[in-house]
Amino acid sequence: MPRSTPNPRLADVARAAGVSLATASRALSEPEMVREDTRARVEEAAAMLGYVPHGAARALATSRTRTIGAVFPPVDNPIFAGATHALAQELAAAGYTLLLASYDYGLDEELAAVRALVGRGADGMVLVGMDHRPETLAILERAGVPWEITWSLDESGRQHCIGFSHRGASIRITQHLLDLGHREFAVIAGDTKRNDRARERLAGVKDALAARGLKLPAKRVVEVDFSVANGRAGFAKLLERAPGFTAVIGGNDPLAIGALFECRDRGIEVPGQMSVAGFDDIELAGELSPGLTTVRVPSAEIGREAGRRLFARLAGKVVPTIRELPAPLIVRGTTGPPPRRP
Amino acid sequence: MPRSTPNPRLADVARAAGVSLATASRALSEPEMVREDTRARVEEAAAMLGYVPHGAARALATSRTRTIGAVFPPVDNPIFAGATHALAQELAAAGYTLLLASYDYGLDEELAAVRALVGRGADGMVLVGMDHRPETLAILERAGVPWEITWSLDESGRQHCIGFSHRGASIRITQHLLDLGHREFAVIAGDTKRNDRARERLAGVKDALAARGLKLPAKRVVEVDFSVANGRAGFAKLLERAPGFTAVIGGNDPLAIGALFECRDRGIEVPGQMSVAGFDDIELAGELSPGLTTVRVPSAEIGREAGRRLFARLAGKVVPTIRELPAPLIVRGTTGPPPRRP
DNA sequence: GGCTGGAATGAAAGCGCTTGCAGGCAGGGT
DNA sequence: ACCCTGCCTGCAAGCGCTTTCATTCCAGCC
Repeated sequence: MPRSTPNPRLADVARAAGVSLATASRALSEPEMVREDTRARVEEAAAMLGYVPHGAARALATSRTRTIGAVFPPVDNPIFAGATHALAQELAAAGYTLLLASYDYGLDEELAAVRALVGRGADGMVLVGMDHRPETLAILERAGVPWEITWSLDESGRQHCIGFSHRGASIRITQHLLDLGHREFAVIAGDTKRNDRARERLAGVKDALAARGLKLPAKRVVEVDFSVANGRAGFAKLLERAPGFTAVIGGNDPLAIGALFECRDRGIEVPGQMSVAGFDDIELAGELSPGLTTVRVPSAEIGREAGRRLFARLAGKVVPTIRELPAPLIVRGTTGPPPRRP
Repeated sequence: MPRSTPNPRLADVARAAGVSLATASRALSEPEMVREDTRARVEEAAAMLGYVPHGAARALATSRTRTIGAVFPPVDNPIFAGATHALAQELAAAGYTLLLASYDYGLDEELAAVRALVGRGADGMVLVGMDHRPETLAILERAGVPWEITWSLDESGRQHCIGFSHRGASIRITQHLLDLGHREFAVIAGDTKRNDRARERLAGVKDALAARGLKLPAKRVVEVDFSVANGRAGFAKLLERAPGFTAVIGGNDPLAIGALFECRDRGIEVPGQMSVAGFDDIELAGELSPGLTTVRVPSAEIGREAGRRLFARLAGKVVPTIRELPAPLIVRGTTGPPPRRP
């Protein structure tokens, strides 16, 4: 259908208020440059006509879109939903809008998404993790778009990032199990090829064990995509392939919960016969009984803070390159001392 | 830092290819209008220079942004993550981008988000549910932006929508419990004031009971925000306020799972003493043992289909106003016949 | 009352792209 | 050979806004 009234343009507002285009523009975008009464007249006219500024025109004139792009992997899903939401809220509060893209199948898809978002004029960009095509970063660099790495930390200090040390958190959780007396470990890891967080988490376990002179045999590690079902299957496979471990660490909470369920179904007592730990602290972790020992990941804060840092940088402020957030170990009931005789 | 090379513009590409601006434009956007060899030359030049079209300029000239807006409530979160992802993927495949906003505190926030997205030039809009400020729809109408209602169905047939009948699904689940022999029901509902899906789900239970001449006493209904913790608390409250029911229906899966956990902690056997049913079929529902009886909500398909319908309408095609998707009852182990003597 | 200077306003030039229109050129019919 | 028909290509006019620069206005002062 043809619109009865085409959307009013700034020129219409100016005419209605009896001022020039330039004045109307200033009245709306730089109020302090305009005399009080004319500003009021313009605002009134705008309200009356239901004027909505034309974003593309403004973007063309200012080369700013007031838009931030974000490219998320969906794989380890629920935890990203919170970050996305927090980011969107933070942006909205500052008059910005979120351009969101997500990728399923790896870094080329991410590259394409970044290209599209830069083309759409994103003023800043939020990426997840440290694994990216060099070209992806080159595009951002060239376009002069500041970006923030989230979740992971760039230890080299070259890129702006906000997150926490996955390796460090993983070491803490392993330490906790070592302190309880465990010596035989197994890990249900995420996809370490496509996911640096999963990689670092696994590495953290190995590091902590190595520090006590212990090793994690390859047989005691399975690598699967994040899901409860895969947690179950992974645990079953470990049990079959290399039984005798007394503690299993999941690459994230759904995997750990899968392992937990598998224990329950097989009559393996937790934590009496088997300790189980996760990573992320999703809501469910605290509601199980016994509750799942895990690491609390500050996902909402990562989203919020990524937005704030980007704003600050766009405003020309200098922010510390690395922002590390706490990721505390949450000890609950699924971890305890190993059984006397395994 | 000053960019060493400013981003190339179409004029640079044209010059490099030895053609006019107009031809370069057509070579990239309407290949069939241009001779094969010139097109090749232009493409080569574009690739060489790393040309990225300037979205705002294009949008200004065409009054199309190739962007779709979506405004989601985060409340019942995990289920929306899937839909968002599917929508983003669908859009990306068609060269579109997702402008995402989410709201926490009700419809005025949604209105502001829609205003912002329309200002950013969204070509189409995805909304959730039937509850909106009249002004929200008026803005879309006026701007000529087609929108799709998702999750709910507009029975009046006035608005384009894709989803399923929450009431119908809720009736089926109640029916199933009635058929098993249950007569005393309780419901842990979502927030019916701010959420038409929660409202319809509750209404469905009442309808199904009424059809058999049964009533759902007010004491047997608690209303809470969606979460596992609230499921636990809600169930505890029901037990205290009006015990004697043999089946409890959760407004969504997390609520039902909360009830389930509470049963387990209190030593109430499921389904021996208490049947529990949910709504959504999140991954966990199928991994519990016994598995949770629930309704499978096609959330990814809703996201995908919303995108497709919008594309079709933008291309001038006519699509059926209402698209209803199946939401099958998934019977698992948490529902069974009521105990002989409650 | 004329002058000065700062504040408020207006005129107009873009921002980078698309697209209607007109011109150029090759090939076919006569 | 000449004209006409189509197909490609180029010119130039916007799309709706911001922003520089020039102009006008007004208050205050000598």
